[in-house]
Amino acid sequence: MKIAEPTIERLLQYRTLLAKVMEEDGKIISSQEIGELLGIKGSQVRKDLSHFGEIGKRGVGYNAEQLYSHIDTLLGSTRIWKTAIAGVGHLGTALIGHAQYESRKFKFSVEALFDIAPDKVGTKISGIDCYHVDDIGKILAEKGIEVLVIASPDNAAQHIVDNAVQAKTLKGILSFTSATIIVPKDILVLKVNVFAELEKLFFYLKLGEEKQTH
Amino acid sequence: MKIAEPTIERLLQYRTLLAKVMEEDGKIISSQEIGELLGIKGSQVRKDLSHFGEIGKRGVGYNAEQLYSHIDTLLGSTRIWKTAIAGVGHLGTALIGHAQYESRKFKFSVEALFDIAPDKVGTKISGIDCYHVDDIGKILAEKGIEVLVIASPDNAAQHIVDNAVQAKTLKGILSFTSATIIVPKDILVLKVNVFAELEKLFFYLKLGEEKQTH
DNA sequence: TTTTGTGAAGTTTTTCACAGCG
DNA sequence: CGCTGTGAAAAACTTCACAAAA
Repeated sequence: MKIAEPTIERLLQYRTLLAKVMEEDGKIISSQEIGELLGIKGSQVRKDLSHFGEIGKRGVGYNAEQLYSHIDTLLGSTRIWKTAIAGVGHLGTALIGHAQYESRKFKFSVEALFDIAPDKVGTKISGIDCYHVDDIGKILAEKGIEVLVIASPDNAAQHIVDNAVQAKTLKGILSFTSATIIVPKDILVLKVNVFAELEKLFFYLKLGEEKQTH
Repeated sequence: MKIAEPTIERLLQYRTLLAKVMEEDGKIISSQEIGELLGIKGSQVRKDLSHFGEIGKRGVGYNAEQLYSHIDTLLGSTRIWKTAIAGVGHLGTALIGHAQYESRKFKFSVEALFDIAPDKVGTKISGIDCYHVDDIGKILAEKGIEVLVIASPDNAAQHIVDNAVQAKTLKGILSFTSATIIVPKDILVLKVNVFAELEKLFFYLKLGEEKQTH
């Protein structure tokens, strides 16, 4: 079953929403309601969910728990992914905190931290060992870590990556830097650029203002 | 001039890339090179840039500075956007730090912080006044703040928003929570869900593994 | 010769609209 | 009657391929 990328993105949104719906509200939800809460058309929601077969009840809607579990079976990890975080500044620390909270639900573990600050290297932070960035290739390999989250300054990113890819266990990178990083082509890289989102918001606000003045 | 959303997204990437190219490398760059560095086809890059008219030199490429300035004129803010951050945990603090660094380049200022912790409310953090979340409507209005960044726990998000929208100055929200927030329809909301990106990475890695075993 | 700029073709994604089921 | 599931139509987006400029 081949599922388009925009659909994947929305399924992740549906799952997050359903987790809340299950706690707070009833058991049944319609495509229309899901759509309204997320700013998506009902028809789009139904098309996305049609991948799971005839899972809704006509005239009624979808059973939230059943729907959640279908999405989770498709998207969810079947095993624990071992991850590491490079860069233990505020962002890195925020990630550790969230990760420890979220990791029960979503299956991943933070196995190692990396930094260059002497007061961090060699200590445990939130119970996780912090190593020097220069040892990243060795440690990732030793621990069999497959995913690296980069929360370092931009100008350190390529250096970190070059060392990290020495570990043949590494398969994916999530980067919070705005650096363009170069990796062997068998490694998957996703980027989150916080300030690009803020810029996008400003741009759309500006557009909106210009429209109003005409 | 109407520009499609995927194009906007890529233009932001080009701008980030060009800022680096201008520092480090030469003055001239081709659509092919831009594409390779960002994982985009050259023809796509050229189509995106064609919005600016005939700005490149055939047989040569684009002048990096000129190109940067064209993109920045289109996307960049024409004035300083006043912003506030709700939630001064690690994530909020990371944002303040970046914001103070980035705000010189991109035109915005952080005018106020909001939290509920007694040891934060009433103090200055990195030189910015921190107020109680319950006063957010009043303070945003007083200071004429137009953009709110939410870095609070999920379950506080709707409460914050409900108060914040009392300020008629508020135009846009950037949320780092995974909460589905409900706002008046004249307020623009963008969301960044860090863990959704991580999940997406895991999903694609899983897909890749399944493909290999067949 | 190299690389742009761009119509036209191709592909992907969204929306429509309605039959069909509970 | 209300809401799903889904082909078919429409819209949006990307890629091709090549003439034209430097």
